[in-house]
Amino acid sequence: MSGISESTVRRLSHYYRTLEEVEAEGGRTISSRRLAERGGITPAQVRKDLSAFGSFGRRGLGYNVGYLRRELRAILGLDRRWNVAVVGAGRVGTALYSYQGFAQRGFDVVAVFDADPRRIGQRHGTTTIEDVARLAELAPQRRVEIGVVATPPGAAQEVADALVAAGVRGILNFAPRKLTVPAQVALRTVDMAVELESLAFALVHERRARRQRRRPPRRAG
Amino acid sequence: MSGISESTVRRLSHYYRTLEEVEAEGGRTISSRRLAERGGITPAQVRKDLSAFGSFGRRGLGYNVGYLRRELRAILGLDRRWNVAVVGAGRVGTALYSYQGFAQRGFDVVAVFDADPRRIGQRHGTTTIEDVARLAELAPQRRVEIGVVATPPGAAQEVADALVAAGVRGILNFAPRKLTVPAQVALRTVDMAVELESLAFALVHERRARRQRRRPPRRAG
DNA sequence: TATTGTGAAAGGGTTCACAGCG
DNA sequence: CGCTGTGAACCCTTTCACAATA
Repeated sequence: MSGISESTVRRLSHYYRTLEEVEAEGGRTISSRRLAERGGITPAQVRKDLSAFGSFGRRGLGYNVGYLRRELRAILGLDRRWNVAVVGAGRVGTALYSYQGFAQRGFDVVAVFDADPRRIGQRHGTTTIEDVARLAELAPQRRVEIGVVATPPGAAQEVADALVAAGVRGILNFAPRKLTVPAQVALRTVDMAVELESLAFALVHERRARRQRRRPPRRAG
Repeated sequence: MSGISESTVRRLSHYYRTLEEVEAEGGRTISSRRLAERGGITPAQVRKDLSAFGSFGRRGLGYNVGYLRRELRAILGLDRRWNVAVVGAGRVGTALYSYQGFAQRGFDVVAVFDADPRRIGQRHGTTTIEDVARLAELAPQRRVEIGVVATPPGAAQEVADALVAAGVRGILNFAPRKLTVPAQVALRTVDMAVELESLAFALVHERRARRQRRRPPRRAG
């Protein structure tokens, strides 16, 4: 089951969110068209994405909102909880581990590490900042599966290596530096500088800046 | 000049960073191979990306580090400064506008807005948090060209609309919500939930999780 | 000999268009 | 008649492979 592209998965995540909203509003069924509407995607794309995992809809009717949401929840691996360690308790790290949506989505921050002695020992809510030197010991102990790298760029690779050594299977990197990890470790990168620079590029080279927007779905004719 | 793909631009941004590092280390020339090494890209990809903008290298020798860096700097629109407004002075907003790399890269945060009366008027460094109600007035006055949305999801679209109305040409969205903006406004989204969920997906469907890793470049044979 | 620049080939993702079904 | 599921067509991006050149 993994001829699934990165972009398909990201879209699933959006469909999931839309379904949560529609369900909260009391909607019972939804068509691929409506599911596509919010977010500049074509109905065909929605159907293709979903069909990679099964047949969840009913021809002529659309998809049952609650059912599809639960299916996506399972597909995305959100029907369980994940133990997360955040490394780096600077501004980004702090924003991250105090972010409510984290826990809400099933991601529990079970450890926060930093190298700065002034930060080590500080309590923030229920979490105490630990010395990063104890990562190798604490991460396996607390069954950490996902590591978030929120350190300065110079320390990022070293921290990633330590996380991998500690048995972490996925890394979310916020440091502005490309990381190298073994093939079996999943890696996602959020790079502010890249985002900002690609924005600057778009503004400088403005001609038809139609990023992230799509032409409206055309009906067959 | 815009048959340039989003992914090409993001890679340019990485090349630029690599060149900065290599230049700092005193390197004079660099081959597409070395430029590719850091970051799981093929040499051919590097050459194709660059060749979309001109011929910057010398056959047999490679690229002059300083020259190529300056060219990329101009291509990426980093040879000038950009006025940025951050909307939302919560944890994410605060992490953003106090982020040094921002200014270092040519992005000046000239305004920070929030809707919470307890935050309005607070000074953080050189910036005073303004009432978001004054966005329409202050953003054009301060020549804001890029807006950063760091609000709760419920307010994000409304804020984006206000930014667009105030003449902003690019938006960087951190709210977990797809935004709709006119085609001529560039939009980039950083969605933590999507990143985390795509990571969870990868771990659940582990088989061959070779995201962001590339097979090593093979020599012609 | 080393390495770029680039057409051509390959690969992958998106859209089309329609059969199948409610 | 409406809408899904999907093979085929299309299009865009990446990789190959080699002529050009230092």
